[in-house]
Amino acid sequence: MEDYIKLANVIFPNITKTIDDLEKEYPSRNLPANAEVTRFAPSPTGFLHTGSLFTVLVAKKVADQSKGVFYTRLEDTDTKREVEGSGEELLEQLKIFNVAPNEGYLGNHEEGIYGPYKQSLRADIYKVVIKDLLMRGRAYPCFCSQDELKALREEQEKNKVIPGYYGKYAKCRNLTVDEAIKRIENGDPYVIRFKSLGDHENKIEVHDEIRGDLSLSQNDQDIVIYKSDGLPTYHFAHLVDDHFMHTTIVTRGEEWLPSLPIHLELFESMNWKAPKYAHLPVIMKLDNGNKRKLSKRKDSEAAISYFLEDGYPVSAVKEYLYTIANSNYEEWRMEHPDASYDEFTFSFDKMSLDGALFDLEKLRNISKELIGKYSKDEMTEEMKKYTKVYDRNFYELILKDEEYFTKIMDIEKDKPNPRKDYVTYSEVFSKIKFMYEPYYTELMTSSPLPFNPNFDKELIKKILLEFVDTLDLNNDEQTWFSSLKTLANKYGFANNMKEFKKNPTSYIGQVGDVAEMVRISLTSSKQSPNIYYILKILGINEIRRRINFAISLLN
RNA sequence: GGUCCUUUAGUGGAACUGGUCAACACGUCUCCCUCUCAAGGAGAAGAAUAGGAGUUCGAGUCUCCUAAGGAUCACCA
Repeated sequence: MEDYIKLANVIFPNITKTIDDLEKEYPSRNLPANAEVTRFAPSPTGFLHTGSLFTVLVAKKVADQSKGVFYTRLEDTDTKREVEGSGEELLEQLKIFNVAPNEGYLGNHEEGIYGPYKQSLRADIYKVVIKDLLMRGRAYPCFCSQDELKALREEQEKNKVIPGYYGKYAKCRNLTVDEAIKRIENGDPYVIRFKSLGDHENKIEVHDEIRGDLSLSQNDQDIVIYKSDGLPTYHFAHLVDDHFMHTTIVTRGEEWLPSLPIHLELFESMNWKAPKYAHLPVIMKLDNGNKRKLSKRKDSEAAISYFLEDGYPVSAVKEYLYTIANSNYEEWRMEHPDASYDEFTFSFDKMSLDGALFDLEKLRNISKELIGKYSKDEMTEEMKKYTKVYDRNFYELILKDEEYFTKIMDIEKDKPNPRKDYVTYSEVFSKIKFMYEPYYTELMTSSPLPFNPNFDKELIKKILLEFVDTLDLNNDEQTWFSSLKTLANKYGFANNMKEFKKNPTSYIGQVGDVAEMVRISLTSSKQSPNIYYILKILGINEIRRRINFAISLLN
């Protein structure tokens, strides 16, 4: 016992604080009885992953609905993989999704009394705990080199025993304190390992909030808790941080499930109460018929920024993620079409255990519905926000005449079944650019106009001219359309498709054919929103100009 | 390879503590509406609940075996 203390003092001579001091420094949170404390603990190694946003949504929801706390902590202990500035970016994106916490690491500053919330700044706290472990003989320095460990692993694999640093393979575990001190004083590099008391043969019963009761093997690995760079490993940081920050539920990806026994033993060794755990299913993707984890490298949709760039509304992405988080969410949404997600009650047992495939079609559907619901003014605002960042040309175009743009967005909005034309903001421009110059001219001239070849060019010209001459924009839609029918009739077209089909020989076509001529002249395409509204927005002068232009192209 | 997790139509998934034709949503297809498209309306197809055995009057639901998919086995998180 004396010896362990001696060793601890050799390793951490300057650490004088005790566990008790820390407990006083980070007292229990003053929260209602059932309040849950959750957290998001990303490492600054890149952009916000779609799967991460998923866990954030869940963690925040659980905290909010229990009137608890949701905070962020930056896990920047892997200095090698750290990407400059990505911590700030991560928080920026949380803000965009409106799920930024009010405690913890917030990018450019931090908030809260349980900090620091950046692990690299917590080195001394970890050392206090390690020193305590050291003094009780539950941790020890290990001088094995990477090469030695590699050799050990190969040996174990060859002999078909469980690989790792444990039991009789844990060489440095049996080093005497004097030997260890001698090597440290000699300047030999070392790490500190946890001394496990577990036995792989023993099973432990654990509870997961999502998966229920599980039977796992006890940990027997002497894992590294303190790296040679002076920073803790994930496992150890998890123990210390989630204890002193008083996390009540750890929400993390299911890839952590296998290391749960390690964490449980760690908590036990400190005689601390372990938090509850919820291991979330991972979002998958179908690749050549095989399911696999959404990968940062291969899948553009793994980065949440992809959806932002493509112009999916933030709430559509959240809505979709909630749909896969809780199976009853969609049902709830149908019953409460206008409610905020805050009113939905999330529960872990409504969560699927299997990793959901990312279903872009479903997202597109949700997005289309959502965009369809926006009013014309909301739509203009959203489009300004989007194009400002992702499509400057279009942004300028909108700003030039906002009223004009809003009118375009308003087409058939007030009808019983409003148009649902747009899935993403990014496709708006390509669908309406015919309303703008120079795009109109470009569209009209870049490829042959799709006029129906069954009709004589001269006939088309004549009809178009008469169409402009007789056009009265003051008419309502009904009247306007009847006059189009009158015009069509005059040139031998049927009033509608039914009539035409009944007597195909008595007509040369039907009113739709005439409408098509007008549509192509005004938009260059056979498909567009309701012509009546386009006419109203363009105004008589522009209509005349376009019709004449189309006629000139017919020669 | 060891360990653990998972497995219901193309996709997401419902089915409470075993009990009528295995919901619903997206997607697909057909028809209707309609000046085109989008939307909307009506309908259809699509699953012997991974396979097998067992328990039971009765199993997607309980038990066992097999298979497949996934995760994990670092001084990375």
